[in-house]
Amino acid sequence: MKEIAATSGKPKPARERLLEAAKHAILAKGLAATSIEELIVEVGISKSGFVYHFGDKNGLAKALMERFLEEDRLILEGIFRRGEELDEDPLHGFLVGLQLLIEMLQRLPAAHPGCIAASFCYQDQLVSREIRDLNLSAASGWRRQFRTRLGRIAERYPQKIKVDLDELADTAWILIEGGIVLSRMMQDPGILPAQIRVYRDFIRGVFQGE
Amino acid sequence: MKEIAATSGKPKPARERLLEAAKHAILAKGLAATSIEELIVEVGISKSGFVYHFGDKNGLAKALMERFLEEDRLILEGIFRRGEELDEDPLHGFLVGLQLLIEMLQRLPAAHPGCIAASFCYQDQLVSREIRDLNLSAASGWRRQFRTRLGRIAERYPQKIKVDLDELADTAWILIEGGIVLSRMMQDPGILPAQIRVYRDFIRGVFQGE
DNA sequence: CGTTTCACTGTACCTTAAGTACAGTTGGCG
DNA sequence: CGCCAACTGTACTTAAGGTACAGTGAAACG
Repeated sequence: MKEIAATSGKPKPARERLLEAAKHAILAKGLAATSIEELIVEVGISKSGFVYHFGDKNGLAKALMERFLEEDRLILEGIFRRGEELDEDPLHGFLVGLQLLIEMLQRLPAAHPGCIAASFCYQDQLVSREIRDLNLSAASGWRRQFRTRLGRIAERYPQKIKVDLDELADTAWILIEGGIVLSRMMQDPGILPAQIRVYRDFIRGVFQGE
Repeated sequence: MKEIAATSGKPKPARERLLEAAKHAILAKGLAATSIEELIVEVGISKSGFVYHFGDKNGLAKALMERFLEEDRLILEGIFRRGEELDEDPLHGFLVGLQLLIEMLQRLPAAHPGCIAASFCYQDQLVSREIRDLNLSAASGWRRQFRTRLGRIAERYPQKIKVDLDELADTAWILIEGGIVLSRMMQDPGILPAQIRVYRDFIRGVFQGE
């Protein structure tokens, strides 16, 4: 499929507008509760137009997943690279990255809009194998990323608290996804950044002690 | 509504069988992907029978939520009370409780069946306000429970790592729910108990240091 | 012993949503 | 000029949830 050219000034093509509308609706209500009808009315397109672009709801879900996994990846990667720029020590670079993440999350307005990944993983049979695999490979990517950083830290800093680094890498992903969920549930946007702060404190505790 | 009497020998009433069938189906596929039709076929009841017992899908979801929140509550409460029985020191009683929880989770067969609460919180508009409130009040209950225990520990043990106890209490809930999700996604039942172990190590680190 | 209540069944029908098929249109570009 | 991407319009099918309501068999109750 041809990529949408970066047509700057023109009105955004329907495909774009559909993805945007779908993003908001799905994050707010979930995939199942979002109807194709409401989306096409919102962006002013026909049902046939929808079918032309995405085939079916699953196609829309897949396109969304691809887009937002990539978006999140870029943001998070940028943050942690910046952390390493600011302090080349592996431990402190990581701690700076975490702090930048915390501050970014604090700046977000209301309760975090949530994460398409989290939103899909409990709607299993509703989305295709393909989509679950996308989600899975993204999570595996994060696991590797964090694991690598923790490994580099461990080379220089002896562990004051004994924990498995693989598990500690998973903890980051879990606190983010779980934090989003609890933030939503409690209607408290502060919960997510607070949990990253807990993670940061733990990392410091593990490698620096009290 | 009258409670179902503990009719021991007799065949389980349809309501019970529906709840059981719904539990498995919803944990496996999510609420939206589970049809009333498939449930009534499975337990051999008519659609009118379903309506008689639950009114609609939302009624079923609510009944399920109530039941399993209560079930989980009893299990977790039992575990942590037992921990306190085995060691009356608040820190060590809690650590023992966490260890018992880890071992229980390790004994569970395949990937953790998941948690109705986690399964519902991203299907927001699909379930009624009532159900979200149930979920919310259960989460608040756990927050209080853990917070109280952490408070008792903090009275006796100075904190070696500075963390906010409210946030640390939330971390427990988040790691459980998030751990279930990642366990499911990765098809790895070990992830959930491993994360509780990470939490346990952290608690020890916070109050005992290295 | 009659009556009420519980736990259902059966039939019928409505609405929403997703999905399928396919023919037709429009505007820009080579 | 003609092609092609990006649509529109119409028509139909199926699945699923939800509503309404009359009826029934067994057992508990007074």
